[in-house]
Amino acid sequence: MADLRGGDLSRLRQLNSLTAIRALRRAGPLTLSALAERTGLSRPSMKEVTDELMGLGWVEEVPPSPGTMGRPARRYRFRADSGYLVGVDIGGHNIRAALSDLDGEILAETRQPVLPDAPLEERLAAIERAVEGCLTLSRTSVSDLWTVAVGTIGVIDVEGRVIYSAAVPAWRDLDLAGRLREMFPCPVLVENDSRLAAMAETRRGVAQGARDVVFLHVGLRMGAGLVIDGKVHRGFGAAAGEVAMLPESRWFDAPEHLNTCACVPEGVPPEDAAGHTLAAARNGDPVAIACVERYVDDLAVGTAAMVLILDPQMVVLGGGFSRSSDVLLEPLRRRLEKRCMRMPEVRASTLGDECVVVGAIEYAVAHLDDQLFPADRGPLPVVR
Amino acid sequence: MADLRGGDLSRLRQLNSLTAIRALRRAGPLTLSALAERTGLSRPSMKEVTDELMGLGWVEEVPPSPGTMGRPARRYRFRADSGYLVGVDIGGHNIRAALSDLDGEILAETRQPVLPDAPLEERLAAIERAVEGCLTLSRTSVSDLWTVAVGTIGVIDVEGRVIYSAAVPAWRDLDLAGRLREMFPCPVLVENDSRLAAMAETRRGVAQGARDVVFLHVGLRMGAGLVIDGKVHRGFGAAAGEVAMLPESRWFDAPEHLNTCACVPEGVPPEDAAGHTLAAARNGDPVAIACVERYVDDLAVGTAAMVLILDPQMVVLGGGFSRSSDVLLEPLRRRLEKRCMRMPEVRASTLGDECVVVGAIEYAVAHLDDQLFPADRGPLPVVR
DNA sequence: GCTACTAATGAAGCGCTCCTTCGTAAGTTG
DNA sequence: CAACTTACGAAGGAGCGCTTCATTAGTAGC
Repeated sequence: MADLRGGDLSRLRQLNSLTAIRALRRAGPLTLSALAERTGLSRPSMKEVTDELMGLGWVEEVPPSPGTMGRPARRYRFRADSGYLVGVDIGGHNIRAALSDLDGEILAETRQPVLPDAPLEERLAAIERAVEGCLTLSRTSVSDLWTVAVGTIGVIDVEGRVIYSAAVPAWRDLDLAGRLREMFPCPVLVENDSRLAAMAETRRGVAQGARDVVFLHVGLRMGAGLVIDGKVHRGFGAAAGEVAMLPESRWFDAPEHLNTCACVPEGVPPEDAAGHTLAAARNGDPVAIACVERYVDDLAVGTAAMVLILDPQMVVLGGGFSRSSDVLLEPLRRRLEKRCMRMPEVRASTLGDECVVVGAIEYAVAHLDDQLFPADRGPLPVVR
Repeated sequence: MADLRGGDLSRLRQLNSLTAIRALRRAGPLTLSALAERTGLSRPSMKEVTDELMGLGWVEEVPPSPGTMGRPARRYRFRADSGYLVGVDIGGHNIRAALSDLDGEILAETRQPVLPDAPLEERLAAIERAVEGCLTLSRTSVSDLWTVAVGTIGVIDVEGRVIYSAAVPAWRDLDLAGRLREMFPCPVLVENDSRLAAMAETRRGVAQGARDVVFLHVGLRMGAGLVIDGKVHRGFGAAAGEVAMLPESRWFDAPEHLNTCACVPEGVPPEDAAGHTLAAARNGDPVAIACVERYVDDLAVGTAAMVLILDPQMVVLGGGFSRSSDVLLEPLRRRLEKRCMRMPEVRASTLGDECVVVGAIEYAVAHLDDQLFPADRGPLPVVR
């Protein structure tokens, strides 16, 4: 409510600087005239803005594009390489990390296997190894990192503490953000993995442009991430999307139909059983198909609840099982059509296993944007 | 995404004008110095802004407040009476209307009883009578209306057409907004009544300041209105909050427990039966109490679904039955505590029967604000 | 290799908006 | 009626964006 501040001339310049940065980030290198046209400013004013931004280190000149009529125009680009962002996916069996520039362009990726019941310190060490792998691959150092964003299973509170995590026992009651902040000399963001995956799909995946999206994170554990009005919805206590806690949603035990299917041969490790059932269903095994149908029966109840409550534009099926979306998508659609008032689009994730890491990167980018763009006050800082 | 427009000096003035209007609307008559202090502008600049706003008719001078030290300062106020807003609640048995000034200050209210199965034209005529009553009471004319906002049961699409309405048969497939636009020479907004009630409670009622709120509209029909991140959530097809459509939510038939309770004497009209049961429960009738318990059992399921999905700060119990919140609130809390991950505040509506009308007025005010404040371009129009 | 054409550059001058400063005006207090 | 307090109004200055125009650095055609 303190948006009662009037503006100064310098505020105007600030706004225009940010608009210029935004235009450059969106459209790559641009000439002064192109920038001026896009922003609606005059060329001379635009020049002053870019000069200032160059001085601050946000923008740099690139060689003019040859072969044009007339005098070649100077071109400017946003210096996406003034800093780097890291996204981490802390899963049960794997820790993935990715390093990107300030535009979210991914430059390096690594993966570290880890046992689900590994003790806390080992897990944290694996995170550090994964990130260091990215730094080495992209020949950067930890001091170049602007933000580290982390996604993990479980309920994370606003301060980045783990409130609840059924899957990873060592995680419980951990001040994850605090531990990671000791590890990295930059802001650390911690968020629920389903929410990050939802973000990834709306920014880079199948749900681009949609403002209201329900993301189903289906795998050995069930989760949901909500995008409402273009923003990831956390809820007041950062516990939004915990549909599985409601018995009537039938989500909690839904994966059991796939895990305990009679079609799974003995000796298959429990974490691979569901994959087996889904594969068998794809090949036409009637026993497996029946199990999948029962699974989707359950999945559809909780999903229908979210659709009826939120009326999203799209439902995205993601997570480990989404590799089998060919088997799951149609049955899910059929059930939702019966239950929902207005049928949303139902689509499979296009990002697959990467979705949480990509979402973490996008989360870091969004965090950067938030810092830059509403920029309620304060001039742009100098970079380097 | 067209927020790439840079700003001119005139844009700055525009912003400052809007800031001044906003400050005046929020804090009533202010002197130049007070305005300048609030907005952070200098006094001379503020003077120019107010002069301009007075010229346009948005602001007027009021007599200085006497008895102060020094030279008395001029005072200015927002001319909330340059136009009027009307809110209408089209219920099954009653049509309520209220007229307010541009600040949402209610100046007149009327009520028109109407039969639930009244034909369409009769209903529309009752709406017109209700609004005309307000105009007469406040001695204004229909040409002074800036906006008419209407709340009604049923699913309303984005264009103001009624998609579905179980309670009012005549309503079905009606282009309600279109019919009302023929009636009033100003913008007409149509919205679902539960959503308007939710808006009323977050702006003027018990949920003031909360950003994520679930409003339960409990009465002969069940409905829900969601406020997410401070804004009313409509959903992609304007069908958000239709929890009752999900059988597992147990909402659809929930009121039957109250309607068919054995404690209701014969001869009571069906629409009063539930009120009877609630009253009997308050007086300790064990049969009635058992019925209420069963009712709340059902109510809690759908409510828990919304709480687990959205993790709101507060759940507000409103609608017809909220008069009996003393009987309903504690049982509801007990059940939610068992089911929810993080328990939200659970409170009773403070606006009662007025909530939809007040919400409609607030909706019209918000619409006005939207037109004024983001004001992406275009100067302020002249008023009168 | 020269001329014509094209499009960007850079400098100059203007107008608007906000700022600070100061003398003046209009009340209250004793 | 004088002293005090507070607001008013005018003047001068700085910052920002705009338009205009001569200049510059390329390509295209002969």
